[in-house]
Amino acid sequence: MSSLTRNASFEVSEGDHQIIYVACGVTKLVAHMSDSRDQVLAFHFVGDIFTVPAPDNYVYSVIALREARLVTFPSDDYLTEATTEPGILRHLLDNTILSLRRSREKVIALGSKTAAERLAVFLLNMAERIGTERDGLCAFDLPMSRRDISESLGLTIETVSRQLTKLRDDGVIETIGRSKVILRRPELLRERAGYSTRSCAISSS
Amino acid sequence: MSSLTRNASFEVSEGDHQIIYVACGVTKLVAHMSDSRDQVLAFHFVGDIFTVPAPDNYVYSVIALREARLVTFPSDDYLTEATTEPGILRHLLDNTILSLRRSREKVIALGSKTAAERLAVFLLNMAERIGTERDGLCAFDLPMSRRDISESLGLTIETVSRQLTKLRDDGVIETIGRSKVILRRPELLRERAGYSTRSCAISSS
DNA sequence: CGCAGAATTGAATATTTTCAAGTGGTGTGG
DNA sequence: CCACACCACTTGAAAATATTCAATTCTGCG
Repeated sequence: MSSLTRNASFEVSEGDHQIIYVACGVTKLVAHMSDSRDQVLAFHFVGDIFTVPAPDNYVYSVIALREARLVTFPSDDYLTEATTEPGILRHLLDNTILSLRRSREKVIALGSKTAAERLAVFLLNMAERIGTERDGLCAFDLPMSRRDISESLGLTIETVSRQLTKLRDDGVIETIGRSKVILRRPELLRERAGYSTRSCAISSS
Repeated sequence: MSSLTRNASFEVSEGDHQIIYVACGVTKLVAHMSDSRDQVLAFHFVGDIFTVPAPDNYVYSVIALREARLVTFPSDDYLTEATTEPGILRHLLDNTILSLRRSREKVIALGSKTAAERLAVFLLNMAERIGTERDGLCAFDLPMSRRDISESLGLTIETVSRQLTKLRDDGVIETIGRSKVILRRPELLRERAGYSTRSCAISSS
């Protein structure tokens, strides 16, 4: 169990990949290419379980967006032990499949969506993960900066800012201060997300 | 066990995601957004095991690039049974973690690399997966079309073509016909891939 | 209240896409 | 075995989207 203050990073040393459980807080998983070239692979919230790769062609780190508490296991040790515990193994597999599905959705977004579509997808994902009802509308506090968002979406902070401005001007979202977001017209957001037309998505939750 | 002729697709019906084993051939895993907007999520070769998501915001399908034989399991059925077999579960977990690592590398490429860097990464990956030695150099036959490559890298076929031409003109690669590639200067390719400078990559294989 | 960093806005630039035309490989039929 | 035709690929020029650079405004915090 390790504690991370805001912006503190947990760098994965050489050797094996790690399994992380977010006991408290919000984190980003970052791949480091060079100074000033980082890619955010995922944001993680309380209760999330995920794996951090061992260094390969990139260096990975987990960075706290606010105060966070993490439980970390060196993966191999853990797995060897868990092999005798099918329940734990199964749980880990389910979480890995979830991470994979999210990673693939990110590939789709970064590979074939415009800036506007990426922002729409991002906001819908955040709504799903940390949104709460407020006057019959979905609202949330973005725990990450514009830079984090841009590094997650493969855009610049300027482009992110311009797209948010556009969404606000079009009455799709409302923003309060730097981080509060209210989805005024979620159906428009969904239209702008560029999802498959023959989609079978189940909204709800 | 199902057989797929070239370009035949295995569409995942509603319900649960599938586990696929490639017994023979080469396939691409495609996310379908709309007519003429597809994203290739991964290429799979003989012996690969991977999961195909159930339809969500997109429709997924497995398409054979040449004659292929696949073994498919509806995931839930299989997992319920496998829960009593830690070895199988562990094997599946390892494969899913591998898929996740590759998917994340793709996110890095699509999120923060130029067209030139993406092509370099792509060629290095192909070399690693299907490359064979030939006169002391690494060579391989690309089993996919330029369109497949472009849809995998989030570029247009024209950009892919131009980048390959540039690599050829610069003496980094040699091409024979439409599909044969020889890596003349793999070290240059690695430089152009934009990997982390403090990389700990182990080449070999 | 004022400051410092974050975010926004604007204009110029760059990379990639789009559209259009041309070339060449591969496979077929004579 | 060669000629031909089709389709994949290549190449070029114009257009679009996003980036870069620069200046300004906002916001949260001391």
